[in-house]
Amino acid sequence: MLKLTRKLEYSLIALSHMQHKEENELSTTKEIAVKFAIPQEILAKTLQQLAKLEIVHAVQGPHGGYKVIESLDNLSFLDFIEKMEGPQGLVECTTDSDCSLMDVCNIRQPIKIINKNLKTMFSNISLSEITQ
Amino acid sequence: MLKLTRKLEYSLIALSHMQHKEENELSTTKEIAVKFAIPQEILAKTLQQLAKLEIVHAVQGPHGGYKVIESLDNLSFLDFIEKMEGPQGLVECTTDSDCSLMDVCNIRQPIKIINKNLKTMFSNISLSEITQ
DNA sequence: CTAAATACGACTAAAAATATCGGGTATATC
DNA sequence: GATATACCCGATATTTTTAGTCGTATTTAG
Repeated sequence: MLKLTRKLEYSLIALSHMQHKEENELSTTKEIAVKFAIPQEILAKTLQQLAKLEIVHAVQGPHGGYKVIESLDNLSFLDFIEKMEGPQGLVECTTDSDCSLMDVCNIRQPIKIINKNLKTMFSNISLSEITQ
Repeated sequence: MLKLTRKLEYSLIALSHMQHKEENELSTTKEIAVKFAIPQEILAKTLQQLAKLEIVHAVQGPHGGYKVIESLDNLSFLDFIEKMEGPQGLVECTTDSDCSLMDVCNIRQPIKIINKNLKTMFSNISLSEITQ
């Protein structure tokens, strides 16, 4: 119910790895996949997504690879998760707002509050706190 | 990544419904299923599990049904979730503690802390806050 | 005895997450 | 400019989890 997806896990591991390198030093997919025993193809896709989201910068060609593009201080864990996986919420109606039970549902308000607190908590964590 | 399962959703809806009845008044599976448009068979199973966990009391036979067994003030949302769905954690190693990456993983500590805060938050919510 | 209700295990279906495949594009180096 | 390395990306396959169904048994009021 509250487990990180592999994609998020792999992303965080990769980001942490890159964060610990010298400025401008690149990391390849293979290098990271081997070091952390992650299926290479999946990690490749994950890194491509991170590149598309401009969280990492990609350099193509031989001696290419990835590096973190910006300080991760300014990206919250919540934003990161939602960029990677789309809008998050404890229940359908917190993201979609179209549920047939809308008018008869008896737990909507309390769940909404918990959901808000949860998101607040995640938005107060910076990615760099995790990848540092 | 942090969505409630249907089972939890149905449970909360049912508990809330029962909580609003007179002391000792029973609710049947059918009654609740119809009112909230929940598949009856599934709700039945869910209520049976709640009965087994002694969160509700079941009365068999005609005019039977369920009622909340104890004050839900003393049951935390975390305990409720873990009773229903087993141990929860953001990552494998928070519940299982056997991950092959154990010694090479670079995000274990920070994730562990977030996990702890999350669980603390959920343990500070009483079920009755949701079902009231 | 019958009907209404819970109890429960086995099975199926649907959805989501995870992983794989096959072909593309950019570029450093020889 | 040929080649090898590394990123790019859509489609598909596999696995796991979640959701839902079915059939049968048990309890008990009337």
